[in-house]
Amino acid sequence: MKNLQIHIDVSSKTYLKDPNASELGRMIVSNSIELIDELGFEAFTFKKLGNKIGSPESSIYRYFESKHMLLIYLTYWHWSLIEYKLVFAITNLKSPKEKLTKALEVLIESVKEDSLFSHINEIVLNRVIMNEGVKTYHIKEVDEENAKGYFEIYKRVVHRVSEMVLEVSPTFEFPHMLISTIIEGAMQQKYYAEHLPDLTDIKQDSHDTILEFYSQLVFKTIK
Amino acid sequence: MKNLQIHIDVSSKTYLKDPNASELGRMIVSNSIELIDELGFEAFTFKKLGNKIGSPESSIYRYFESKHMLLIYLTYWHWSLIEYKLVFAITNLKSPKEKLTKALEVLIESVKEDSLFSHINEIVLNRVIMNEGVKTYHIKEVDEENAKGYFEIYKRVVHRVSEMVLEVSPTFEFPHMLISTIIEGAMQQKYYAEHLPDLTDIKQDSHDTILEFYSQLVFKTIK
DNA sequence: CAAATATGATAGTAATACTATTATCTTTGC
DNA sequence: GCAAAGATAATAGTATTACTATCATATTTG
Repeated sequence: MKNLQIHIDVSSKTYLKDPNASELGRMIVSNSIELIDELGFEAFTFKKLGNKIGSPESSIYRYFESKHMLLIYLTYWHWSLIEYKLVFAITNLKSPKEKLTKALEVLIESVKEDSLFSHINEIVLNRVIMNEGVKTYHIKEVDEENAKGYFEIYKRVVHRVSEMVLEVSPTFEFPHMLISTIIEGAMQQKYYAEHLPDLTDIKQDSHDTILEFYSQLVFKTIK
Repeated sequence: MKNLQIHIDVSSKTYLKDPNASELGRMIVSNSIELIDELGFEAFTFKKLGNKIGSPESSIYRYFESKHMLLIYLTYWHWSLIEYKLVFAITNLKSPKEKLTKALEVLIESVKEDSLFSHINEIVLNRVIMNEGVKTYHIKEVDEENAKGYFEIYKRVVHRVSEMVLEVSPTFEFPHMLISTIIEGAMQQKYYAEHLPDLTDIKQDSHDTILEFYSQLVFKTIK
């Protein structure tokens, strides 16, 4: 998947002006990922981002309505990439079990190298989503934002993999519940492994354990 | 469990002055739950809480260092109650399977009535923890706050139920991972059922489905 | 009843999350 | 090649937030 010039599509509802269409826009996005990673989302401000890239905060506001919408944009980008990887990973596979196994790998395995087809550092973005992702929807305005379609891509990813579950086990009643549980669960366990190790059973930062655990969990549950 | 005068213990590290020891303190706590529920944690401020209870914000700051610490206090209280219910629910049960089944009920079932042994509305608090709970630890300062012991009670709950898993299945390798997955998973699914139904398979707000799903998941996984 | 403690009333501050205005700089369309 | 359009920079301003500080007045307690 190296150096492919594919395009990661983000809904235009998430931005005021397409940040992918200008140098400044791309600087805003790539530097925001680094800065959120460095400071955490709460301490991250457009002013600090402006300083980092040498532009006034008012310029950033022309691209994104708020730092919350920037996070929505980043999350959208992330899941859009995951969807792409998902489709890529299962092409030519026939066996439903094999497909699901591959899909779980894409969902759960940590990003270890950058695909290099954009200005976005996928490894850092991955960490940002793991740390801050829940803040996109744990807000008072969820329902309105959901209605605006901000979470469509995430739903689509969950739905896609749920379909694979049904291919393996057509009578299984709760595929969406299972898949959303393991996606969030896997991210959470990675976070716990780093910060709250008592809540997990992972020695070191062996993320392979997480994949193994959730793969077994899925296949045992749908049997 | 009605009208028992049990005491829910919250670590004194979470507050500056024990809010349970004065009328004002109890007003701060009970009204904060209502106000966070009403406004969401981001829009909730000590100033607004002060207005609600007719006290200046400076008085509230004498009890809690910040609104973040207040949320830590509330979370601590919540898990402290869960731990109590857990112990209560399994006393006199002999069969490990029965114990685990009961424990899962306590962890997953929604609070439908108040135990009435405090000024705290458990139903509303439950909703607040479901909506805002992740914000206690999804912060840049997790490691320091963890070192200070703010999350001890949650870890203890996870550990307790993990022990029950091991009683049923002594060779199971990942009890903590499994239990923390299902605790957070269950809360998340309730949230999804209300706000992002495409991510779940629950018709209406049948929370029984969630209990059933996770109970099956646990027993199938540890077999 | 004095001393200690808790609360109220009020003021102040740096930072946040924006909005607004005007000037300059860069494209592009003809 | 140049004017018009559009993007960016520079700067200022605002309400709110998340506190801290001070002092007066209650209330409790030893």
